[in-house]
Amino acid sequence: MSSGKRPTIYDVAREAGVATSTVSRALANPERVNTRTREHVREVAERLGYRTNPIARALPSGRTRTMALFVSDVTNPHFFGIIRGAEQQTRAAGCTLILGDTEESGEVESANLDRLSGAVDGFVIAASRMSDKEIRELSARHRLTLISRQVEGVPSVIVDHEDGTRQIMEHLGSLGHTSVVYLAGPRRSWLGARRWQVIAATARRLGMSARRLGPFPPAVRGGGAAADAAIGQGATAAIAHNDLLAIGMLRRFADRGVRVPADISVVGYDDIFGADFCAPPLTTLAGQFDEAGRLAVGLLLRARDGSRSRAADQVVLPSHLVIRGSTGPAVIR
Amino acid sequence: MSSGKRPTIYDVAREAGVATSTVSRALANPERVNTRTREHVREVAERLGYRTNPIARALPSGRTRTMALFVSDVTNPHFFGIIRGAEQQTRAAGCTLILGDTEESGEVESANLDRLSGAVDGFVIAASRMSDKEIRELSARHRLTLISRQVEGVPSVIVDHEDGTRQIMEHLGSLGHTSVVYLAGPRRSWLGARRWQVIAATARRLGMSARRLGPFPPAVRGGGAAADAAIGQGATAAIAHNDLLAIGMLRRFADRGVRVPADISVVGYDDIFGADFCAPPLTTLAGQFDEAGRLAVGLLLRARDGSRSRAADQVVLPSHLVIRGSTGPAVIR
DNA sequence: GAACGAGCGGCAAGCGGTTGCCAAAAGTTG
DNA sequence: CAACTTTTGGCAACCGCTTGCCGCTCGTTC
Repeated sequence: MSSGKRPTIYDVAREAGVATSTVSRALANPERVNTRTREHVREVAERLGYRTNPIARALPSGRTRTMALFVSDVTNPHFFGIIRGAEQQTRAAGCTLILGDTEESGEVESANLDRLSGAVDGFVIAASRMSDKEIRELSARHRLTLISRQVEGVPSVIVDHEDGTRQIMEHLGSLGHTSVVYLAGPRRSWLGARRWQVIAATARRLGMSARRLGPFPPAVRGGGAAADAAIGQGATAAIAHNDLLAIGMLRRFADRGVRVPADISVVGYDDIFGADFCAPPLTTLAGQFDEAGRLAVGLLLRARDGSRSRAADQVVLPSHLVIRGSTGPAVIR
Repeated sequence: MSSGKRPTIYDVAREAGVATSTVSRALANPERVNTRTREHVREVAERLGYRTNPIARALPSGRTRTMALFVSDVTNPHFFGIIRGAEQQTRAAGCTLILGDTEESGEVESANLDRLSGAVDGFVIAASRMSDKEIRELSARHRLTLISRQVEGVPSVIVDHEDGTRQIMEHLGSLGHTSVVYLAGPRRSWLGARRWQVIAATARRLGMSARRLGPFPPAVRGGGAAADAAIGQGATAAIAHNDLLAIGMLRRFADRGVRVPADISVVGYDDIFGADFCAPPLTTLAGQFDEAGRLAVGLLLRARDGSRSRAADQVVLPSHLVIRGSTGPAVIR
């Protein structure tokens, strides 16, 4: 009979004395079949240890009940929240999450997309490194939502970094800082570009000087060079592209005997794991990234289930500045 | 023609004037078809923007080119290395990784396994919370490898925590500690049980006293209670189930004015992100977890490609103690 | 009791590939 | 040039499940 193979719908049908269509319906479409038959079929299926084959199910419908999430670096704690949120929401919808690491590269992103297209019901791309044009094109062909990136006509969820960056600048301003540097991350970072605009504009408004340095790798190891560059500029405050970079800088400052915040203040972005217990604890811009992950998947599910109200789906989550020990009054020179 | 739908092998065949089988072979089985035909088919496929549908391809073969990795908590940095390693190895084999969070629960593990069975070619379970019996049963039915867990007859990769735990104990012993506590993690943790055995045995050998406390949630938030319990025991050294718990303890100690390591030494496991920059930096047992992830997937791939040399596949990776500021000479009372 | 309609189950055609088998074509050999 | 071998491409049968459509059964209604 079963001969070691896993039982199929045919086995169940034969055993239960009904047609395969009835089995299929009894399992997936309960109201379409008489209660008695349904229970009988289910009982037989149970007894045989039948599991519906997701692949076979997906073929006719084209729906795999699977979502893909691409992050630029799985080991960056910033993405933990996003990953966890996306995973939760996906699971809540009875679907499965596929995770992909795109290694900070737009090419890898689109290659992955290509490879998985057809195998998943939708894509969430966090911190995409692709150009607006590429994204728009892909969005026309695939179900796609973005995190930490906005492109017209493509659904997205971002944390309000513009307002947040303003908060950072005002915080620094109120501490008497007049000269800040921004330690930039990857050149293709959309967020980075937007932030710098806000920093520059706010600096002008507050009568501060602002310079951008970099790019630096958005990782702890990038912090050494970033710290040295910041000191070289004689800045009294440094805003790092993300917390990893900021933490790397803190270390370098410690090694060089530069005191934080007495000699220089440091601010990061993301409020990652560790930002609260590094030395000194890091002032950083926090956002609910798990919520972002959840919402992004939510948008995807909504899009999947018919309503294609694309354009409207540009969610902006609030951000807030968490002030810790790495920022303090400006040095008097 | 294409009418908006994505082109299938039939479209390509018609356009190229050959049979679908030829298209299939030209694309997947190059040596089976004449160079001229092959190039022609490929050119047409390219022009039409044809992508082979992974679902359809998987149906007859039963191979999805997909691996699943289950971790007990995606937000635990300990798993980053594992995730990254598994992702790399999977990708290197031209496959895709599916990530699942099992929330520290054996039931969720087997539920996920059930749901994904048939949709993936194999499973890697990190830090499984299932019983040996369950694992063995599942391993009979699915292709399965374990990380940080050994079960007879099931392929696995672990980091040598026994030797590592001995290193920890000897380190503490040489610092003059005579009374250590072990702050345990989840009750179902296999690693935890093994470690405690080694701690108890080594303590006996070295003439130290050892007590186990807990269980505590293996997260930073578990550290408060763990720290208080450790102090309540009057221990001079504390070994925490993992670095998260240890970091949580460090915080609590700081809040209570307990000096580390002057008043108490603290050791963790895993050497996670953050262990080197918390205050004080954490002494911890490090292992190459990315390598573990890579190897685990490697075993799976090998098993998939025929050779079912199961029993032999019990890999043990070396571990080493990273000594930092959280351990020091024992207090003289 | 005939006419009608709702409910239920079965038939069979896909979904988009892969692959064993076979025959035609091309190449080789004496 | 015939006989034989090797390539090469096509046919068609799956893989396991879903679903539109059809018809049978049975309960209702007049």
